[in-house]
Amino acid sequence: MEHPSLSYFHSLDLNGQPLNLDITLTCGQAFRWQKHDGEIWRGVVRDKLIELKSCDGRLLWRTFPVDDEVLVRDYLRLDEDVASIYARLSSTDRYLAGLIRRFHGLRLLRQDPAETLFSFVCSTANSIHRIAAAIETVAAQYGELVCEHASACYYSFPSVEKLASASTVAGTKSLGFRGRNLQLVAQQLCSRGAYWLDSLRNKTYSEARRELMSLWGVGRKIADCVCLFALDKDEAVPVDTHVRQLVCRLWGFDINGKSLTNGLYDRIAAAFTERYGLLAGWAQQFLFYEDLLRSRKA
DNA sequence: GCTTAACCTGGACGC
DNA sequence: GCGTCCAGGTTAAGC
Repeated sequence: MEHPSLSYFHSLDLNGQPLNLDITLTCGQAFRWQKHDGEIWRGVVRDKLIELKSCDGRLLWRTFPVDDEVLVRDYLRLDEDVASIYARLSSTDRYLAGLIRRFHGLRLLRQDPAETLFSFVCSTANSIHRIAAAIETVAAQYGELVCEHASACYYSFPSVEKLASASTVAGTKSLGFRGRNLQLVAQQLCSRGAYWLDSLRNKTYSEARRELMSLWGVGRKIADCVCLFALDKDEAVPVDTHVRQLVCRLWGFDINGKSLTNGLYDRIAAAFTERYGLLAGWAQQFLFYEDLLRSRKA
């Protein structure tokens, strides 16, 4: 029997394209989603609160305070031919084909570049649940109230200007030393102009990555996360401790115990590009998610 | 170009 | 209860 409140949702036909919200929203690319009543995903995207549920090949959605179908479509990349991406990746690698069957419906998102950048600045030497908690703290303190819904207040991620000028961001206890980095990155973004970050979407992957890494506090990993999760650079391969472990396990990389130097980072990323080409980032996300589940069970 | 330490916090773990 | 380790990194110094 359909949940009574679902009658207030809009419905989109997915046209046979895969989408699994449980996996897509928890696979480590976004931090502001929570599941309610066992079936509805709720999260703040830009200046809207979004509720999502998928069933029978359709996506049920609604946004607050006003309807915004364009935002939902853009965020979930619904106009992308993901089935074709799966087919191309599956034909290159039997192991990956198995993961694509197992995690069918995992999608890359198109997130706000600034929020993605700041989120991964917070991720430095941090655990995923603490990153999510810290981001909610920052949003509640410095973001704008989006709406009140179901007895809770929801806040947007703070603007770059707000983070740059908020003198106490650097002292936010739960962020630790990351608070100072957050503010420094925000100040550098301000000095580069309002559209600098968004303009990177129109550059090549290597150009966008190089520009991001010119910011103090942004290294290879964070730059690649922004490229992959926010700038449509599907060839970007963020290399972290999970990816490093899985290339040891799957591809026999003899790097156990060695620190992740720039050279090693580039070698691992190159191995992905060699195997999966311009879809290396999609492949990375499937492999990463498997390793994430493995570490959660451990 | 590699290694190491420092940067903060808090949960997990062993004792 | 206490000490230690570690978590989706980056930077700078030393070699």
